[in-house]
Amino acid sequence: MAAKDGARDRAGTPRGRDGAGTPRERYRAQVRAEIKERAWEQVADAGASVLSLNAIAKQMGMSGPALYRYFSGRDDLITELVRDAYRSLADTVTAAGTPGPPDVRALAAALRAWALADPHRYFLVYGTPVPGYHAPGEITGIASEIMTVLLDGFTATGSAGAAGQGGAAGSADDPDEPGEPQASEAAGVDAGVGARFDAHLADHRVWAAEHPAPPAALHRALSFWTRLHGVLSLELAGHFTGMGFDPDLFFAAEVESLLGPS
Amino acid sequence: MAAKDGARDRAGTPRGRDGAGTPRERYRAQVRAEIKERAWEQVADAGASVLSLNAIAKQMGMSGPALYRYFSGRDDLITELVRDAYRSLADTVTAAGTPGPPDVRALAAALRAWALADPHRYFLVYGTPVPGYHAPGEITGIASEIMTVLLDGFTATGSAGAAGQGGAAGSADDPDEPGEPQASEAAGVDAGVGARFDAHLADHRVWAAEHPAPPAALHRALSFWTRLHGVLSLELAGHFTGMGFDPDLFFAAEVESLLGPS
DNA sequence: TGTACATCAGTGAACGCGCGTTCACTGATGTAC
DNA sequence: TGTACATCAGTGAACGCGCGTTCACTGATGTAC
Repeated sequence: MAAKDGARDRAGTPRGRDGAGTPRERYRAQVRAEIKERAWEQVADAGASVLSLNAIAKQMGMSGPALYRYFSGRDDLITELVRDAYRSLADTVTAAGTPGPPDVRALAAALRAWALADPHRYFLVYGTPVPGYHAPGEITGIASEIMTVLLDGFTATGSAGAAGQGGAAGSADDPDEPGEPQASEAAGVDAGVGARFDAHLADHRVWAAEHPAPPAALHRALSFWTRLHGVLSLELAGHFTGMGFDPDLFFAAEVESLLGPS
Repeated sequence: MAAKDGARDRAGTPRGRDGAGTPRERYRAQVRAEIKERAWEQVADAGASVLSLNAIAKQMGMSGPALYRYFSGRDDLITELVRDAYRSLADTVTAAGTPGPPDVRALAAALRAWALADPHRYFLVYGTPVPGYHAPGEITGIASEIMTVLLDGFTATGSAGAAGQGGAAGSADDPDEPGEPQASEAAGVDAGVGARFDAHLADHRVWAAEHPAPPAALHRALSFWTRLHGVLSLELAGHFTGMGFDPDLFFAAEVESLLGPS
């Protein structure tokens, strides 16, 4: 009966009588951490789609099956990595926005630094979904945590976060649109269609339903997210190579596009 | 000597005495096309990273090695798919902008339709790079073809393409930024940093060096590309699910953000 | 302090699978005279 | 029109590899008395 190796079903969280600080517990945590470290190395090399348990084990000088003491399988490990990546991004963004109110420029800079630090980690979060893998619902919570910080940033002082503190963003004359009729458009997201989208957001507020941000701030936060992701993902995927411009400056320009005509 | 099967080295383009229209040639082209069709089905299912030659062969009722008569290997097939995807996008965008001058809204709509028609095809072009695969230089040419159409769109009438034809995009009052100082910012891409980026583009014009577009138009085309990619890639990857808003409307709002305060 | 027992990390063999790719070969199709 | 030959599509066996995962087991570590 007991010969059936009762410990088999115990990957991940231990439930034995090992407390939090026993040597075994500490050892377990240590090995688990090293597995994840090696996994991150693989992800950094080629992305999560080619992650291999056996390769990790070999790298650690262990046999493949040993990993099943720590993770119940490949999907479990990937889930952990995805969760950690989200967590890391949420923490980074939160730290950049603390103490509040968050400065939108600082949030953007933090996001970019986080993305450049490990492109494949960024793609693990925002890239092409890993084939055959589906993230559990828990991730959603962390994702909305991130959006909340952005929302705070755009709700803070007026709608442009710490606009004006960066200074010198204003220019009285627009060299690109000399003959265009003047209109008090802000940040380019609230023309006719923009205003319609604001109204739409107000009507369909299932997202950030409890947040005090006005619809226009939701709109701006969304644009922040998608515009910066647009620049970052194309840059990290190498689509700017050979074009000769400085991605950092372009990124900064896109950030500025979100700050209203301060 | 001739027993060494001299046809072995002949995958892809035939160089024998088969002309363009011989039955064998037609048959070859037909099988090649079917292989690619099955390949596209696999890509549509799970992306290019799990593309399998053997699976394609089995699906066609052939043995695996038979495919080597048509493609020299897996990479060769993927290269073909990537090239075709670029070609298809370039054609789609070109068609949407013809006869010129291209309407930016039409270009955007065409891009979105193309992306939604086959999300994995879109990711094959603009998504996370396939691990271990590197695109040949030929692709670059098609990519710049696409950018040229965008540039034409933003160079045409003023800088906003067929702005005004969509009508009713203007609103004299901005409901979101009531207390903001009025400034003649255009499209949110040419504040202080924006103007600096324009100057930077003028200085480092290795990209589109021969195109008559002014730097501001280059800037707008770049923003068009990255902003729309930002929305599309996040939408297609499922990051909008649960947020409750209409991606199409948001997309339209982002498009409008590029059209200047018309 | 010592002994009996339970727990648990890790091993090695094995299963079944699928992959890309090579090779020598068969049989059908086309070509030359 | 018929015969000899070349071309070429496709097969089946095989190579070598790596994968995730299971299973029964060993040996060390910790716990209870």
